Amino acid sequence: MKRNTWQRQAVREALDTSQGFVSAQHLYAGLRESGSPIGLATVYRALADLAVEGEADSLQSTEGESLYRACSTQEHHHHLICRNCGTTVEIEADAVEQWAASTAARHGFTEPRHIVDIFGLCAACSAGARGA
Amino acid sequence: MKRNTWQRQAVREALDTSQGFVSAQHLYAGLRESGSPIGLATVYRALADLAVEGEADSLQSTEGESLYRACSTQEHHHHLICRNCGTTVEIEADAVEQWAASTAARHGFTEPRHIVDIFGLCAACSAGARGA
DNA sequence: GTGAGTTTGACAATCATTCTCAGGTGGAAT
DNA sequence: ATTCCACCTGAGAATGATTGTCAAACTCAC
Repeated sequence: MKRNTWQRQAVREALDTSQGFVSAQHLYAGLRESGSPIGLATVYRALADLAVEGEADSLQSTEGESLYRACSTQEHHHHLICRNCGTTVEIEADAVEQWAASTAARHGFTEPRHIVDIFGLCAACSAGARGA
Repeated sequence: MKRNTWQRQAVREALDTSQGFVSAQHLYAGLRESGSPIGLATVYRALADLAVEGEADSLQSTEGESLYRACSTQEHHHHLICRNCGTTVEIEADAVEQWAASTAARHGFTEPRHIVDIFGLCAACSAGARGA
């Protein structure tokens, strides 16, 4: 059975506390800074578990890191991510779901899954970029 | 200026010859097998160049590898990929482009870019899976 | 409280990718 | 055709994220 350790709790809370997607390394660094003696391997394991259980979403950064995020809903959804500050908005996209399903079917593909994410500059960062 | 070496040509041809997305490692292995003395670092450099110049598309596999593919069009498009055999179909998605742009705008995001790919089982692999 | 099985953590191992740098080479000028 | 040199290549080292190992610590059911 799955045990409930303070390490897992710590990872869960750290994820909840961060506003956008974070890397395992970053999360680990943050936990260590706040005094936790948690191990790196444990953070990786906890994140992988959370992702499997549906408590966290994950995506691949362009630099080859895996990024994680605690999402408010476990339902299928997508993300709108600020590539400057990391702020993330959860978005629904029924239209896209249907488009994906029908496109796959039209080409004879079955069991379609899809990756759909939008990266941009959030309102605040857009303003900042204009000023800077 | 950009030089025209046989190594670059070899990478380009290897890319053209493969039907789906391939990893740099896989491409390198194939080239070596066919007798080419090309170096690994060179393959990485060539692929990175091709991607920048728009001659190749790239995406991140879930295992943290970068995958590359020579596409028939340099226009913006997306992919429908068989997760069993790697066969890839290029697809257009004006509807999705517009959805992405308007969704980003609605949340105050600017300069939207997006990642949209569909993974499934192609007709052949679907049939195979049923049989197996 | 006890025992059995899970989880943890320090560190080694792995894997893709990038860096380094000495030697090779394309191609413009001659 | 020859020369020249900035760019390219290749072998191996270096990097950085992630995973594996295994003994010790811990959780939970009883």
